Amino acid sequence: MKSNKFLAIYNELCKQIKSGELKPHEKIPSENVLSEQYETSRETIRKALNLLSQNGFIQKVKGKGSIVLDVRKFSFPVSGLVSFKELSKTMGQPSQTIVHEFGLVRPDSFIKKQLNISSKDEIWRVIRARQIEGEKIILDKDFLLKKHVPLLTKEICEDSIFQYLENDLNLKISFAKKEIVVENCTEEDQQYLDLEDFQHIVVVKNYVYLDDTSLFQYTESRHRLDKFRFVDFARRGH
Amino acid sequence: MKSNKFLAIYNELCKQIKSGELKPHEKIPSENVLSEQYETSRETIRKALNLLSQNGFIQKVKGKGSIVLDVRKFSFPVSGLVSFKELSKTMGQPSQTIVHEFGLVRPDSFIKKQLNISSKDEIWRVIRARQIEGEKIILDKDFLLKKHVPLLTKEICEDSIFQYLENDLNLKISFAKKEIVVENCTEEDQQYLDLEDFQHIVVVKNYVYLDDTSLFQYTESRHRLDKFRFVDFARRGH
DNA sequence: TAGTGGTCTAGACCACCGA
DNA sequence: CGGTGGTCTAGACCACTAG
Repeated sequence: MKSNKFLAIYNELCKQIKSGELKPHEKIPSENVLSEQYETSRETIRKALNLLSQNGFIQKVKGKGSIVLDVRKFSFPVSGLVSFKELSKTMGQPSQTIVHEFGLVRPDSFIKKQLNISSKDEIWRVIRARQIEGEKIILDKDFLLKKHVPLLTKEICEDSIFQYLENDLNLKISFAKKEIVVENCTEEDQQYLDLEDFQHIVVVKNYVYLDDTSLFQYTESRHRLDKFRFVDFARRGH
Repeated sequence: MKSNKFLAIYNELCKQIKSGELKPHEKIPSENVLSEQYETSRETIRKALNLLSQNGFIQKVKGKGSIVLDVRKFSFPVSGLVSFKELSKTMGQPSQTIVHEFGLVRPDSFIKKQLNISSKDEIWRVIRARQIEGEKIILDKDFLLKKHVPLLTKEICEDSIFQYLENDLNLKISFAKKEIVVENCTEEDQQYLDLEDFQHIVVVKNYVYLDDTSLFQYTESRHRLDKFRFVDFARRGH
């Protein structure tokens, strides 16, 4: 781990809020007090508090102080970048992944357009069904550029592609564009999912970028209508 | 407007990126150069650049510099807090608002739960259909606490409640929790919208908070399946 | 008026990158 | 090696809120 002072302070305050040591609607100590407590400058404290504010833990009010928000109301932060494995872990539900298709292929015209590549590039194509509480309700279709991911195995796909990329390949994922739309079910959806009578499906399209700003992965996460939920915490103004 | 130096710099760079003066994949001047150009300190420049980074305009790379991202790929930022009027303006599509129900009521049990209030509080209840290119595809149901909004008129609802709150009442909206789910269509949906044969509807639930952290508005925005689209730009790590 | 958070400064040291 | 962005400091002034 790095030794970021402001991150350490953020984590400590974060923990205190989650544990209830700092209660909702109460004020946290002022920036001046905190800078003495932590023996650091005020700007460093402010960095930590701004992080807390961005992530919905506190609300800063000019002239008054910083108030703790009711985190329970904002729980389940599906917003941002999270992998299915991280998600199912925090939700505490038993889940299972079934790899249906896996291989190295040439891109078809659709993928060429999505990833903005030529026919010469090879890509990993993975199709997985996600089962939660006995029902197959999510179909994940991943397309990764071989250029950035030389090796991929079925075993990795059964665990977490995401963890493999970050931990083993040490690829730094920096940002993603996410798009949510509703589409008609395909035969593929019907084949791999427990769709009941639903005729539509919620599709989350993810365009994932690396640290050097290169687009390297396109993912479609297809959710059964009744099981889909997306939560976002948004701040107004800056 | 206020005279925030870092905001002014942010806006100027933002404009240069949007206009193409600073092109995608090119580097912007270094922080040291910019601090000389703008005759300011480096920390102030960094504030501006961090804002650009958060909003998806640039990517900062340690040891190298800041690279301009392809903004066109991330256009249409429905993410965050935007009103229908702001949205239709940026999309450049002709739109129309029809106020179906409007009045001051006592909260039913559902709204009491959503807004976390008692039976004594009065609320404004507004139901509006949004028509785009001749089709009624969005049903907005707004519930506002009278405690914070003493007066509301049908005319305001036909224009923009949001603008009225911010500009005239000078209420400061600071953050919101947004939740997206899919529900079965109600009779109300069928009555007020051009639903065709869709049996489900995308519901965006908004819990809106003021500067002093008080919850004062609950909004349901019900979108016809085929017309719904949500785009998000997410960064990983901090 | 005293205390709060918001902004800004000038300088410092570090890790990282490229030549 | 020099240049880059990342972090941290100690101090300053401001606008706002409260008593």
